[in-house]
Amino acid sequence: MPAKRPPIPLSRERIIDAALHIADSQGLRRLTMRRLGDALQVEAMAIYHHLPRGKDALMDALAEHVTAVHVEPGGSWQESAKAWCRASRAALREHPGVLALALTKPPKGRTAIAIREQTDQLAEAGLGDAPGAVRALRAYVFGAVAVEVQQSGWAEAADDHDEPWRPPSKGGGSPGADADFELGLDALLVGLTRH
Amino acid sequence: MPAKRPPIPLSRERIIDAALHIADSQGLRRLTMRRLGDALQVEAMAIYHHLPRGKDALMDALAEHVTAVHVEPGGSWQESAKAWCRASRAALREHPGVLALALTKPPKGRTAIAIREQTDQLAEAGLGDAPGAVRALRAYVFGAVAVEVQQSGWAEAADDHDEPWRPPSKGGGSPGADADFELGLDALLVGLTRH
DNA sequence: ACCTGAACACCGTTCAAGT
DNA sequence: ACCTGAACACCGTTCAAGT
Repeated sequence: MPAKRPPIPLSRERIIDAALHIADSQGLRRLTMRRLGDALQVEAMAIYHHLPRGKDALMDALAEHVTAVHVEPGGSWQESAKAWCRASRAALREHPGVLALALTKPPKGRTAIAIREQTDQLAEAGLGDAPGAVRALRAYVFGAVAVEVQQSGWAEAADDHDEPWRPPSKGGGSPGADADFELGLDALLVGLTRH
Repeated sequence: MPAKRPPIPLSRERIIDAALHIADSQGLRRLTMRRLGDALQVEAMAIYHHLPRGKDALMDALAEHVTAVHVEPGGSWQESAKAWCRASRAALREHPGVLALALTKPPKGRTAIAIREQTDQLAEAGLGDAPGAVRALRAYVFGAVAVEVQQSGWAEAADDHDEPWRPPSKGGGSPGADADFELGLDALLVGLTRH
């Protein structure tokens, strides 16, 4: 008698992790309640007990997971902005499968909180139009990651459901893309300085 | 005997137009082969005759429609770049329902051609790293439109399938967003000038 | 409280058949 | 050549039922 039914109990966190894995390796279109159930060794219907709004709630949770980013407060507003942008880029790049959701769903829940928090940090560090700056920073990160992921060939790799997709480089950034990102970020911060 | 069966024959163009209308007014998730057939007064299966690869081909075509952008050559590279960015932004904003596809699908077909064409225009106008510049311009437009559409509340409006969503302003731009876009674009062009 | 099984309405796609 | 009808495998979600 080696195996009882659920070796570990289902939880919202385990569901989201499994969903991220499916979305990243096979694409959003193949993320299915039934497939997700299989991955969790559970019938699909069990998921509804932990995510009452079903697939919509799952999509919201996935977007939130890559989009609710926090950094330690302190330092100049430039340092705070840079840290937040780098962390946001890393979170988005880590899960290309849900990038479409992250760029498209309006901020809610923990994401909206994180945005307000970052806005407050920049304002307290002395920046004038903090809400406008955060919009500009989010736009910069979104655009940069979108073209990076397009260029990485993730979409094609996820379609051939052969071996799973590997990110372009180990530490989490091809050196050219990293340099471009930092250069553009510096330029953007200069632009924000003179309103 | 007022009505014969297909008042006008089906065509790839009519299919794509109807699909854009559904995606923009009800969201991508409700764009269905059967619903698309209904909108075209045709059985869903008739669509496969014009789009042999089915729904995948339809998605590719929708992304291409908002993403294959051309502008007249001529003028300085700054003028060419600005015109291309403005036209790209307008095309993306016009169809928020397929923005997720546009930001996420790697460029193919007419989109890839348009990108090469714009790269050549910038190079011929004397810009040094034209491919890098086009990447930066595409990233800028993608990010700007993503936050604009998020802010516009399109996603929520498309979910309540009540009255269809209306773009924020008539001419195609809320004045604040237009000004922000132009400001950021100017700053980016300055950044591209000094490599 | 947590999970299952059966059921329902809907989906993409195929294929043979109609015109 | 262009469209339909029936069929198949799959999907999201509900609900009563099990434990």
